[in-house]
Amino acid sequence: MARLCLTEAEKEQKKRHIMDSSVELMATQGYEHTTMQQISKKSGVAIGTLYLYFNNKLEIYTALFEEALDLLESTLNVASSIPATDTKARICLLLQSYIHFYQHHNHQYRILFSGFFGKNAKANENVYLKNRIIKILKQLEKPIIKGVEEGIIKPCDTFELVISLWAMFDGVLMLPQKTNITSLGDQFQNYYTYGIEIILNGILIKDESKQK
Amino acid sequence: MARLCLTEAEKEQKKRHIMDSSVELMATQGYEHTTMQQISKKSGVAIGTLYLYFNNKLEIYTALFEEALDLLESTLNVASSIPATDTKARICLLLQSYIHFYQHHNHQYRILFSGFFGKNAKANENVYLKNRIIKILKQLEKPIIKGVEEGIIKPCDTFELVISLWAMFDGVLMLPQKTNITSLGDQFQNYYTYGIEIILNGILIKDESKQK
Amino acid sequence: MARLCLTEAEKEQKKRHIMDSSVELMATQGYEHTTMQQISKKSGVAIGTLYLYFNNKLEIYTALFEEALDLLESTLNVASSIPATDTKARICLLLQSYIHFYQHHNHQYRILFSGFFGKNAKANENVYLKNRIIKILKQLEKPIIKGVEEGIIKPCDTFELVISLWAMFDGVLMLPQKTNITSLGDQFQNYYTYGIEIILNGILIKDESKQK
Amino acid sequence: MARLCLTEAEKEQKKRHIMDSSVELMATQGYEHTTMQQISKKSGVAIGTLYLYFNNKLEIYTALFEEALDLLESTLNVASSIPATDTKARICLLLQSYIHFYQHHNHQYRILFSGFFGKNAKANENVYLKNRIIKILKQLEKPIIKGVEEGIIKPCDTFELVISLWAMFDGVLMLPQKTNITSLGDQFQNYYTYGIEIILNGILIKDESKQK
DNA sequence: TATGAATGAGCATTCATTCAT
DNA sequence: GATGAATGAATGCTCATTCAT
Repeated sequence: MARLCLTEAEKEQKKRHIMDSSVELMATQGYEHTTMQQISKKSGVAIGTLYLYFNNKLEIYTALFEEALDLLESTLNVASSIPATDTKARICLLLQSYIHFYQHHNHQYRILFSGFFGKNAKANENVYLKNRIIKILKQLEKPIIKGVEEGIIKPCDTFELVISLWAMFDGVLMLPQKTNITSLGDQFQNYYTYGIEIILNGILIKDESKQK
Repeated sequence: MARLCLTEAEKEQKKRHIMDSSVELMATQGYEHTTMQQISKKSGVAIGTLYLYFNNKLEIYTALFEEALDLLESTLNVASSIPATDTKARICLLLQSYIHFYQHHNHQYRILFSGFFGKNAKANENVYLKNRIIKILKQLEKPIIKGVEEGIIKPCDTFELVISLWAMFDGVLMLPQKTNITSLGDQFQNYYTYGIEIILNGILIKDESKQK
Repeated sequence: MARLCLTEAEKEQKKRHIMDSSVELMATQGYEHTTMQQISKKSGVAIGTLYLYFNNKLEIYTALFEEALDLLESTLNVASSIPATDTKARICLLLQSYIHFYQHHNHQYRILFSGFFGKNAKANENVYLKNRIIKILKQLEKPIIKGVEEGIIKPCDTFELVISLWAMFDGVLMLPQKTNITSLGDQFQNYYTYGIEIILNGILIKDESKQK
Repeated sequence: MARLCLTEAEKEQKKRHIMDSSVELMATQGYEHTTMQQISKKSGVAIGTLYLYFNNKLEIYTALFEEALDLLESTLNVASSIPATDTKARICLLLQSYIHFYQHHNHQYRILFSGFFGKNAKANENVYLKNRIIKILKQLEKPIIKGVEEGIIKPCDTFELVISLWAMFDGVLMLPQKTNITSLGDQFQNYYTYGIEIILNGILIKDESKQK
């Protein structure tokens, strides 16, 4: 199967193949419970070969984390570029695109989420990743700032507010993992809806006479 | 030192001792990274003896989870028994008592939270635990129902709402674990405050003229 | 096979058992080529158990090295305590006792020797071991110093001389390892004899008229 | 870049290139700790190509050993061809040329030395190499034989004597590897000097009246 | 009952060698 | 001839669990 010389593109493709095989394992089982054996078996790539493309297990995870970050960023960028009538709609759009990311790239979402916890979470120590996350949060902050300026959001530390909102939303999105416990069925859609509604309701000033 | 037969009370006392030694380890290091050797060392109880009181490592965790649930339940019960002037104050009280539980029994809080995720989370499969959680959620639901009746909360599936609120709040409370990442300092108090405010704001109908 | 509680003596005995099983493997195959599997198999002790008595493979080797050092030291001490008529006889006695150590504790000799070379040779970084070796060399230096005082050995830096002699002797003693290569039979005795003779001859001033 | 057929000379040149790249790695890190990857990287020759010129890792080492042997041989030959006034000077010259080899071809010296020990030491099983070493030793034996005939060296088995001398000298020369342990500085020159002196002193009959 | 020594399957990682191109 | 990607057996080490005392 060995080729004379792999181009950068082929190399990237192979890396992606390994990552594609790993993402589900890592997302569903977690970093700790995913073994190199499993990745080898699932990808059909020998263990030794895995180490040709990644220096160690953590590096696979980190690559997965970064890729997930890429995906999230571009998803939010798309949402940002959509013309929206007003600030409220803009915020709503961003929340919905976060849900979209969660729904259509659930493995990536869980990789990101799990990257914040646990001992494996090198994300915590990686300045580059940290800055990228902050950059994303800063982007989410923009419509909030605008909302404050427009007087539809109560003045506050907008960055802290964004972090709170992000945290609250993640809390809702992780409900399915949390709630085999509850008697919830599969209609999680309801919960996201509540989430959006409560958050919008919670941050927007309702007395419209006070608005400009 | 071995007694031929321990009374039920003595047995329970020993179990509790083991649990007291385990809770910090499990809460801070996580289930996976806590070893039976560590528990043995910290508790001063021989490894073999641990297996006399718990069939395996997971059972220690489960017991910890249950104990944490007890504590949470009684904390919320205390909050429920306090006389409150109105429904809003009642809800506020409950949220604050959840924060109190988080702050004063942080190990137990983290045990509960981590119990929902990962492979260790047998909580997910344990019907008894499931029912207890539902029971707690049902208790939290009461003031919400009352709020809907009083017209200060928009009509909705109140149980689903409670779950959403619970999820959002946990999201905020787990921020310190999440956010070496962010540039947050230690003033997490701010975030809880945001949480309470947004949630209350988000679920309560604000236009008071519409209320009865 | 597990005992209620192992006394310090039993523990030491077990350690010794593991070491006894390891010494031949390490002495003949070298540190690198001796595997924990082999030690486990030869000693009849499970791999996990090995790690109960030694933190890692290197620690087994270090213990072996130290034990060999003990043995060498006591061997030389015995030689030192034997009454000898004169300095020449004293030096001769020490050389012979070194040969005795080599012959009757060959594994230990080779452990010591190999400890000076290779990457494994933590001996090089261990100050304690370093000092013990220097102590031994200092003891060997004494009769040399006396010989210089008596005028039968040419004045020189006696410590440097001792090191040279030690090095030369080791060179001869390692001949059997070196010389499958040569057509030597098993009569290495000859070589030691040459060694002693050349060294004594080489350091002693022969013209007896020059002596006092 | 691939040619259909390389001349023998080109082949030899490539082999030499690989060997030149390997010698430092093997001499300083040892056979075991030198990897084919390292050799490939240092030489700029692909791993697969290495196996075109050498059947396996050991064969590279063996070639290095042989080359070192060539070098030693020619070094000693040069020394032998220098006109010397007497036998003592001749022996002295040979010892000094061995030191010269050690100093100016230290990698090769260490390759030779290490070839006698460890599992890598196929030198031990290779009859051809064995015979070459014996040939070198026989050459060194000549002045010794002459010395015996002249009565300046005590009659003995001269070949055994040569082996002993060789062993003793190697012992001294390997001191730098041995002696981070001792408090030696960098003045190893001293030790070689001791070595030559002791050996010459040790084998030569000093009472000149007995000589003719 | 209580102990803790013993176990060994399982893990991440390395590296000499092969072989399709 | 030349390449270097692919391989997988082997390594040192961990840790939940068992069991003789």
